[in-house]
Amino acid sequence: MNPPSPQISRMEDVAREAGVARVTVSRALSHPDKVSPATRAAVRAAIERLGYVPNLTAGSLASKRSRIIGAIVPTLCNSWFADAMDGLAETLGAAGYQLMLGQSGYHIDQEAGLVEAFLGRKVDGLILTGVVHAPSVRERLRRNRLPVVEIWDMTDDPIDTVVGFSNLLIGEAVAGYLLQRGHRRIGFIGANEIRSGKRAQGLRQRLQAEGIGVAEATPVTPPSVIEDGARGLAELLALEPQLQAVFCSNDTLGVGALFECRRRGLQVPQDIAVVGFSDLAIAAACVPALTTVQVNSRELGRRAALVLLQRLGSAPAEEAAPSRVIDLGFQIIEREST
Amino acid sequence: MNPPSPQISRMEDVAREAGVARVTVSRALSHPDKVSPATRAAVRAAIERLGYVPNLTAGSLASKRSRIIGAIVPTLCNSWFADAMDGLAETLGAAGYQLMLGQSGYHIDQEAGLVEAFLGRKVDGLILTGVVHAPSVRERLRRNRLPVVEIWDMTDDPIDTVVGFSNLLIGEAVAGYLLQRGHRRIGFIGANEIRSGKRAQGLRQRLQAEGIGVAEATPVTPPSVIEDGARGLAELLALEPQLQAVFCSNDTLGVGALFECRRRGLQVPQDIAVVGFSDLAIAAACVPALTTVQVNSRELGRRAALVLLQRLGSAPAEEAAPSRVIDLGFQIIEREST
DNA sequence: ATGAAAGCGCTAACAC
DNA sequence: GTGTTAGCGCTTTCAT
Repeated sequence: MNPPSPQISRMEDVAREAGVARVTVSRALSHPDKVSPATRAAVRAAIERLGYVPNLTAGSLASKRSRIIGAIVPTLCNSWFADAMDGLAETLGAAGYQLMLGQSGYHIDQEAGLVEAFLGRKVDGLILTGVVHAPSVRERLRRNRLPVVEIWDMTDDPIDTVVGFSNLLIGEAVAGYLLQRGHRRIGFIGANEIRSGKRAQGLRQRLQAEGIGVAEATPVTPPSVIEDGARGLAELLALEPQLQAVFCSNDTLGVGALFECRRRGLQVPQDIAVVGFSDLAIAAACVPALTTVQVNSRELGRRAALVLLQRLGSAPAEEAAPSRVIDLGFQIIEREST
Repeated sequence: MNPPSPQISRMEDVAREAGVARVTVSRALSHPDKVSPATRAAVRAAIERLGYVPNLTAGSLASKRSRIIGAIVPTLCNSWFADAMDGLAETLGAAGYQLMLGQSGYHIDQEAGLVEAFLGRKVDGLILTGVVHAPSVRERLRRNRLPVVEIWDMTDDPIDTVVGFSNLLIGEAVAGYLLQRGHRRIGFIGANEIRSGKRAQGLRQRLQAEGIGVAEATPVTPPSVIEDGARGLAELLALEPQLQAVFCSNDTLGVGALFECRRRGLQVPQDIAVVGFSDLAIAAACVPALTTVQVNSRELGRRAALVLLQRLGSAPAEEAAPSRVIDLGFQIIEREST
């Protein structure tokens, strides 16, 4: 791990320097109250003098607790996942845990590989994005009884715990919103990815109940860029020239759709209404400002961390009893694009 | 045959199952070519049968290589850092390394704490944001001879290696750009943070050379939000009603400044020119589109990873000889706001 | 309150 | 090629 270094001191050295046994140093560090103030001071001084840094790898091996939490997100370039990791890392860090981060690239088997790697690293807990995973992953994690929090979607049957919101309900809610505003010819621009698919499904279900079909653009390969949204809208207009409203599976696509409208001289929202998802800063900043579905990513990360800490017995006292399913909900933010 | 073992199997168990010694299993895993195809197969089969997952903690302790890289950024909610981490994690992951992530919250001593924690975790290498660190950090890392890459700024004297761009030169370049377009009354809206300060300094230096001063808004506390930019512009206009141009230390502030202009009926760029920094998606999407300074965050992360892998001897062959200072440069992207 | 003994699960020499 | 012998640096019991 460390390249040939001058002299890294071990606990043994601290013990000698302080005139105590190794265990005493260990205790002074991990259970300070189980050591007399005098020895504690002596040990602290020795540590200071030697610039001793405890080897947590050795500690983890012996104690079987790593104080590492693994988290797997599809990608960090989507700022909603980045925000969630921000909240997660902050809360975990405050509790003395470290965050090990992996990116699945939206691939379930890349996720499975990371899970295996993290299990090998002996993480104390795991955060997984979504509720759909490789079967081996579900099974192994359940057998292990490892604290796991699935985020960013909803299910009745989590591996262990889920903290998120229902993508299906979001789709339905947007459908309801658009129906209520009198739209009938509705399109969807989404990504080739599970949770986007669920939002599409929600939209479809609700509209079907009214006997309305949905025009769907070819799903884009994530991460989405603005141009994808523009292309999507063009595709939809070719399919359905009378299009009255579009639900875009994320704000980036939404902004792209707005661009394409402008390019074609279509008035938003008069000619066509646009709804996004996730409420990025860009949604409020673009013109016309984008109506969207807001979810609080940082808070989601924070809550996920708290649930994990609770399961690990290091939770801040404030938090209540553990619940296996925590639905943080969502909110439609109405702006100029509808 | 055997029901899922409640016990986690160790290398010993695999060895027994395969009828070989522990080392052989170890070798089959880490140096497959040093083991006969037959035993290799036997070992693989045993591993499969037992669902064995190697304990990398134990491995790290014994081998003194953790295959973990620590990275510290101020925060992940700024998508430029998130993008860099994305590139970093992707490249490291492909080489079999795991990323341990910490957030300094822009505080040098929080960074120092994380560095210590990471050293205790025996990371094989470290990524640090910026070139200004606690003295203890510089000294300790240098003594350790730990592979370190500083990113997101430039220096002649890195702890070990630096991969980034010069924030100072960016400030100067923006000043030059604005001067060349005939602006003389120039303002700056920045954050209360080192690298933003360097961009301000660059701007100031270059303008001073022409005998021009800079109107500076009160630095905002990061992470910046759009409203900060609006407030900043208001403050500048109070200071200097004749303001002709503003350099905003990041695109979020820039968009905020654009908002405030619109609110006041100021024409951009006719009445006032606005330049941002970092080229977020929002810069291209807002109206008028924001002229900005582009840096490629993902690529920066990727390069940092490659440098680290090189120092660790696991670099993809393609990459050339190590250089301690890698300047990736920047580019002014001209849009409608100037 | 402190210490002695016994590992945690793995890898690195060095033999054979 | 494969096995034997020693640890890696720390945290547990369990005594004292």
